[in-house]
Amino acid sequence: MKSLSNDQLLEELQSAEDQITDRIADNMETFGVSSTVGRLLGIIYMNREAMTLDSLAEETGMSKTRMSQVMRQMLALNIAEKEFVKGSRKEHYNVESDYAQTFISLFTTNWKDVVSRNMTLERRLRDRVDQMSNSVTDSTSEEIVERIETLSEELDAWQAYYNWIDRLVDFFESGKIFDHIPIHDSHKEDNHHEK
Amino acid sequence: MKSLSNDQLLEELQSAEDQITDRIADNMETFGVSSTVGRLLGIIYMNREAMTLDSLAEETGMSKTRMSQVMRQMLALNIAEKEFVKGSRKEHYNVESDYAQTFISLFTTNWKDVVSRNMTLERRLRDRVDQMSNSVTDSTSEEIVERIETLSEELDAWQAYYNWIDRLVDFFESGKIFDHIPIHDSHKEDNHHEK
DNA sequence: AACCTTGTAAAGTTTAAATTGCACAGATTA
DNA sequence: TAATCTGTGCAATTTAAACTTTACAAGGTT
Repeated sequence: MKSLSNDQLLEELQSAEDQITDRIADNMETFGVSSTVGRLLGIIYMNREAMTLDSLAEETGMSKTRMSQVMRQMLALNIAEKEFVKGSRKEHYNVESDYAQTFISLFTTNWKDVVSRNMTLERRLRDRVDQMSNSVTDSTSEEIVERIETLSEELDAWQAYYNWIDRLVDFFESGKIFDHIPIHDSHKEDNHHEK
Repeated sequence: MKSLSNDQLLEELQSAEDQITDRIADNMETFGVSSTVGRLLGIIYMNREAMTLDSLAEETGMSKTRMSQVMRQMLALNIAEKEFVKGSRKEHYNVESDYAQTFISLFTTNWKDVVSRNMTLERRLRDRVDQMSNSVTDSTSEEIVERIETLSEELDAWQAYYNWIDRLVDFFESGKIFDHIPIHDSHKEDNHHEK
C-alpha cells in the first residue's frame, strides 16, 4: 500500500467528507423528505458551525431562495435552529449534532402530525356512524346494518392504532427508548475501536 | 338531527369508507412511499379479501401496468403478499390487516436497507482513513493530521448510530416493542367505547 | 431622505417521479 | 397449431416536485 502526499491527503479527506454528506442526504429520504434537506443537514453538520443562507448556497451551488425554503422546512421538522451571531446581520442556522436525536426529532414531528390529523377525522367519522346507527329501522336492509357495524369496529381499530403511535412517539420523545436501546451497546464490545 | 333513508345510508357508508382509504393513503407518505402504495393498501384492506390487478385497476381507475408496479413494490416492502385462489388464473394480492404490524414491516424494511448501505460505506471509509493515518509523516501539516483524527471520530459516531438503528429495528421486528408499548393501553380506559 | 442588505413571496422553468399505452413473453386452452 | 389470458419490460407522456429568477418588503446604514 503506497503512501500519500500532502496534496493527495487533502483530496482524500475532501472526498471522504463529501461521501459522508452524500450518504446523510440519501438516508434522509427514508424520512420522506427531499434529499436537499439531508444535504443541508450534512453540510452544516460536517461544518461544525452555524451557517448562513449565503454560505449554504455557495456550498451547494443552489439559489439562496431554495436554501431559505429548505431551512424553513428543517425548522418545522425540528432538525435545525437559528443561532444568533453577534456582529452579523445574517441569520445563522445550526443543526443537532447527535444523530440519534435527529432521528427522534424527525420521527416524532412526522408522526405527531399524522396522529393529530387522524384523531380529528376519527372523531368526525364516529359522529357520522352514530347518526347512521340511529337511522336504522325495521325497513333497513340487513347488509346495511352489517356494514355500519363493521365500520364502527373499523373506527375502534383505527383509534387503537393511532393511540399506539401516540404512545410510541412519547416513548421516543421522552428518551425512554434509550433505557431499552442504549446508544452504546454494552454487548458487542468485540469490534471496539482503540484511540 | 334528521334520520337517513336507505339510499342515504349507502351513500354515507361509501363516503366514510372512502375517507378512511384516503387517509390511509395519505399517512403512508410518512414512510416515504408514493400515495398510490397507500391507496392500494387501503383498498385491499377495506375490501377484506385478496384482490387481482384487474379489480385494483377498476377500483382506482388506473392502468393495470401501474397496479403491477405498485404491487411489486408492496411485496418488496413486505406489506402485501400473493395469495393462491383455486380456480383462478389471476394472481391475488392481500395485505396485513393489523395496522401496527404494517407499521413495523415498513419501518424495519426501510431501515434495514439504510443500515446495510451505511455499514458498507463505513467499512470502506474506515480503510481509507487508516491508509491516510499511515501516510502521516513529520512533513504532514498539523491541520491535515487533525482532520484525519476528526474524520476517524466521525466514523465512530456513524458506526454507533447505525448500530443503534440496527438494534432499534430488531426491537420492533422481534415484537419486544409491544412489551413496552402494548397495542391496547391499559391506562386511559376513560374514553372506552361500549358495544 | 436615498441607498444597501437580507430573506422570502410569487410565478416561471427544469427535473424527476408517477402513470400510461403498447408490445410481447410465457403459460393455458381449444 | 392457433387463439387467449395475464403480468410486465420499455418508451412515451403526464403530473408533481424541486429549483430558479425576479421583485419587493422590512429593517439597517449613510
